[in-house]
Amino acid sequence: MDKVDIHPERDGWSEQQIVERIFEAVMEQRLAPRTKLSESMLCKAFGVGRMRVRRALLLLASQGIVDLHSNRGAFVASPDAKEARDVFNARMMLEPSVVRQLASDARSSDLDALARHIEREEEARRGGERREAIRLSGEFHVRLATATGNDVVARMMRELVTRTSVIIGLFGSAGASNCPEHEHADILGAIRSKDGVLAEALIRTHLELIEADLDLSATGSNPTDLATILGAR
Amino acid sequence: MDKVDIHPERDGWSEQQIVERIFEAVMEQRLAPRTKLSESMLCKAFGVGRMRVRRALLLLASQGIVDLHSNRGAFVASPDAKEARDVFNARMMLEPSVVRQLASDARSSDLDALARHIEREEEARRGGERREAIRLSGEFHVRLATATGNDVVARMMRELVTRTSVIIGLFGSAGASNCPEHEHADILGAIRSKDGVLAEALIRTHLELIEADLDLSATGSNPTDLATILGAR
DNA sequence: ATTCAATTGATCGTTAACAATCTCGTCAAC
DNA sequence: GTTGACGAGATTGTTAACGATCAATTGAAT
Repeated sequence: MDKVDIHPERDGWSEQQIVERIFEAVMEQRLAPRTKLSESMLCKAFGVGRMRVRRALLLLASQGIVDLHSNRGAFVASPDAKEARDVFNARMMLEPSVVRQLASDARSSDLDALARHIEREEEARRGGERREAIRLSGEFHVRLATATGNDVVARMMRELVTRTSVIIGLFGSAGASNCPEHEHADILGAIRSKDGVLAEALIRTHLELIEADLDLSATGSNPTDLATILGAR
Repeated sequence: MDKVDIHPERDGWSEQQIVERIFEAVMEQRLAPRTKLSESMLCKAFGVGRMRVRRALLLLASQGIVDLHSNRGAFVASPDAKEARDVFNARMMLEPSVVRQLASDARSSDLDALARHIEREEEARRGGERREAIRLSGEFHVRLATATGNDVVARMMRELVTRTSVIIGLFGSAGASNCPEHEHADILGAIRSKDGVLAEALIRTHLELIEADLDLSATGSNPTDLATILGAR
C-alpha cells in the first residue's frame, strides 16, 4: 500500500504487521490452502481487537491471498487451475521486463544485496531449513522487483509471488523439487553482465520450469466444483 | 477482488458497488485529487452504514486510489512525480505483453466488442461529452486486458488505468489533448491483422505520448512540500 | 498587525453489545 | 440405516456509543 499513515504502534500489532505475518506464513506454506482463519482465533493470536483483524483480512482478500465467505469466515485462498495459470501468465508478462530493466540500469549496491540474498538462500537449502528456503526463494523475485525502484511493480510482484506460494502448495507435485538450484544465481549473473536478453530468457525458462512442476489437472479447486464435476448445469 | 461472496443486496449498496462508483468518479475526473472523502458524507451519499464506507475506503486505499491519514480521513490520492513514473513504467511492462498476446490468440467476438467500444469512444468525443470520453478512453485499456481472459492481469490494469486518471488530473497540461485520436483504432487494427510486433510498438508510443503530455516537474505533490518549496530544512 | 496558546468543534478509531446467519449434533420418521 | 427437521452453540455482520485526535477559530499578548 502506498500512502497510508503508519499508526503509532499501540498495544498490539498494527494491521499492516498482521497482514505481513499472514503473508509470510502463507509464503512459507505454514498456512495451508483452505485453512480457516477465524476472527476470534486471530484476535487471541495477535492480542488485538476484532477491528484490526477484520481490516487485515479484507486487505488480504483484496490481494487474493484469502477468500471471504459471507457469514462463514475467512479462509486461505484455494485458487483453481485457471487462476493458477493467470498468475503465472501475469508473472510471465512482468518479470522479463523487470530483469531486462535491471540489466540495463541497476545500482551495483542492489545487485550486491541480491547476491547476499542468494547466499542466504543456498545456505538455508543446505541447512535443510525447508520453510526458510521456500520463503527466501520466493522473496528473491520480490527483491528483483524492488531493485528496479518501482514501488508499484514491487507491490504487484509481492502479491503474485505470494499467490504462487499458495498455488505450489495446492498443485505442487510433492516429489518435485522447488528446484531453483543455481538458477537464481544465473539470472543475477546475466544481469550483472548487462545481458538483458539472456536474463529475460533465463527467467522465462525459470518460470516455465516452476509451472511445469505443477499438476494443474489435479482437483485443487473448491469442493463446490462438485456440481461442475458431476456435469450439473 | 477474486472470490468474495457477493452479499445479497440489502437496503443500500454493497461495498463493491461503492468502490465501483468511486472508481468511476475518479476515472471520469469528477473527483479531483486530494478531494476529501469524509465518512459521514459518503454514508449519507450512499445511504449506508459507516462500516460499509470504511471497508470501501480501505479497499480503495489498498489500490492506491485514495490515501488514508490517521485521524484525518480519506482523500483522493495525490501521487507525486515518482509514483506517476512508476505507474507508467508498470503499464509499459504490462500492456505490450497484453496486446502481443491478443494478436496471437484473441477471440474475434472480443475484438468486435473492442471495435464497438472504440465506436462509442469516438462518438462521445465528437459529441463533446468530455467526461464520458475520458472514461471510455481509459476503459479501452482495461478491456484490452480483460480480452486476454486473464482476470489477474485485468485487475492490475484496472488499477493502473484508474491511477493514471488521477495522474493526468494532477499533471496533465490543460492545453494538451487527451488525444487518442485514432490510436486505439490503429492498435486494434494491428491486433486484428495478427501483427504482434506492430501492436506492441503502437501501444508503446501511445503510452509514451500520454506520458509526454504530462508536466511531471509540476508541483503535483502534497502541500506539505511547501516547506521544501520555501527552502525550509 | 502578527504570533502563539487555548478552546471548540468535528472527524476518526475503537470497543462493546446486539442481530443475523451458519454449523453441528440430536432425534424422529421413513 | 438413511434422511430430514429441529435446536443449541458458535461465528460473523451490523449498529451505536464512547474516547481520542486533529483542524480551525478565538483571544490575548507582544
